[in-house]
Amino acid sequence: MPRSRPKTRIQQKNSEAILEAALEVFSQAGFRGATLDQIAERAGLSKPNLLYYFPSKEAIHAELIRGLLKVWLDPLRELDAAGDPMDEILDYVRRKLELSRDFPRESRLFANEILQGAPRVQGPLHDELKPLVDDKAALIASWIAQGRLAPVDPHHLIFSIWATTQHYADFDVQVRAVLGPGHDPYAEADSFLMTLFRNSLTPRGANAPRDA
Amino acid sequence: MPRSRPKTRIQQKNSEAILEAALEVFSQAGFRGATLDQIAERAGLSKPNLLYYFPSKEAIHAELIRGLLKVWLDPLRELDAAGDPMDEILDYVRRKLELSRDFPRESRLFANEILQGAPRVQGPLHDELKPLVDDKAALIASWIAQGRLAPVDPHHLIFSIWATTQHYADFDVQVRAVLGPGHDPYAEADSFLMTLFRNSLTPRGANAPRDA
DNA sequence: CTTCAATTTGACCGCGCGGTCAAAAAAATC
DNA sequence: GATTTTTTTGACCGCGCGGTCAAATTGAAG
Repeated sequence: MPRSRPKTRIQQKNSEAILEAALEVFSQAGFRGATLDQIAERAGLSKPNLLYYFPSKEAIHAELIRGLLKVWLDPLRELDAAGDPMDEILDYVRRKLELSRDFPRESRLFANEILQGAPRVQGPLHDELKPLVDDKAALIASWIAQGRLAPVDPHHLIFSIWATTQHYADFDVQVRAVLGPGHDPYAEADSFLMTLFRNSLTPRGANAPRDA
Repeated sequence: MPRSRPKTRIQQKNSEAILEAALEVFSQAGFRGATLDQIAERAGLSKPNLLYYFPSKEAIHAELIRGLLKVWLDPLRELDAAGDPMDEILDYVRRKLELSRDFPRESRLFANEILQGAPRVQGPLHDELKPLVDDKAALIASWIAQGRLAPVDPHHLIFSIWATTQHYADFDVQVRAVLGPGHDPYAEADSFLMTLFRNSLTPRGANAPRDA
């Protein structure tokens, strides 16, 4: 059995190859749809050899999810109370969109998991995600109270940012089918989403900013 | 073998029970994750009996998809060139949100299919969806050209409507985990999305409407 | 070169899968 | 009530699945 943490070069290399292959397969087929043979073949290993590095299919998936959650939540963590509200939010949108562009498989892995009722991430959803979102929603609410953003429900604002940005990774096939060839979905999305959120978050009328 | 179209009462009843059960199972587990035994049990039939009504797992899935596409695209078809642009768009958002609320399983079935590369709906995507979206995008573009809507990319506006509304069905587990108990996600979403899209589509400045 | 641990493999297992089939049971028809 | 057609069922099949294991191969250390 390999040590609990990769030690040798070969362990490092093969573990990485397995996780990379598993990400590809899991994200495209879902947990049940993925097979160890597919993952093993993609990783360039035999199935028993793969199971020499990970004790089970579940374990591979769990490892992927663990790694994913950190990366996925980081942009939200960076939302800074000291920054300009509009810049902070738009930067967040942009970072999330870049995440969808650069890590679409991770996005689909997560989507697959949630779609199927999140049987393996219920814990983190309550223990990690909810507190973080509540915290940042409170921050946004305070910005709104100060009249620095238009009044909108902070939780649903965050949902809408997740939805619109992840859409380009999760529904990539549909987006490209509808747009047809000759488009750069992510570049267009960046421009569109900046406008969408800026327009809807700019304070107006009674709630106008004090310095304008 | 049953006739091509349900004839007797019992055929009608069992076919419906199968499709209802299959929707439940497919939408929660995806195509590969679903099993005929699960569907049969939910439908209250034995597996061979189920296969007396449908020739294969594929056929059941195909039937569901066929029924789904019509319902799913209807709201977009209703976008009316003669109506008020803002009302038309906001009504569309509302209808899509109601669809997510009332038919979340259909939404997840579709999401599952797209996530996995749309192996069984590539045709309709190009032949039905794209032309319809292009048509309605042109309509929106004409409204923008008339200064009756703020200038945004119509295709991506439609994407953002799909993304934000379907999010509440597809990511239901996550939404409820983050909001916690005591919330009505769809009621809150309706209010939020009306504000979001109204704010971002209201023409301002140079593009202001002529009659205001 | 030897030794010993780390790695890889082929053969195998039990199970659940999608699907078949012949025969029994129920309905419908006369 | 006999006959015919529709519906239901239990037994079964081949296959691919996740996973095991003993043995072979390779690599590192002396």
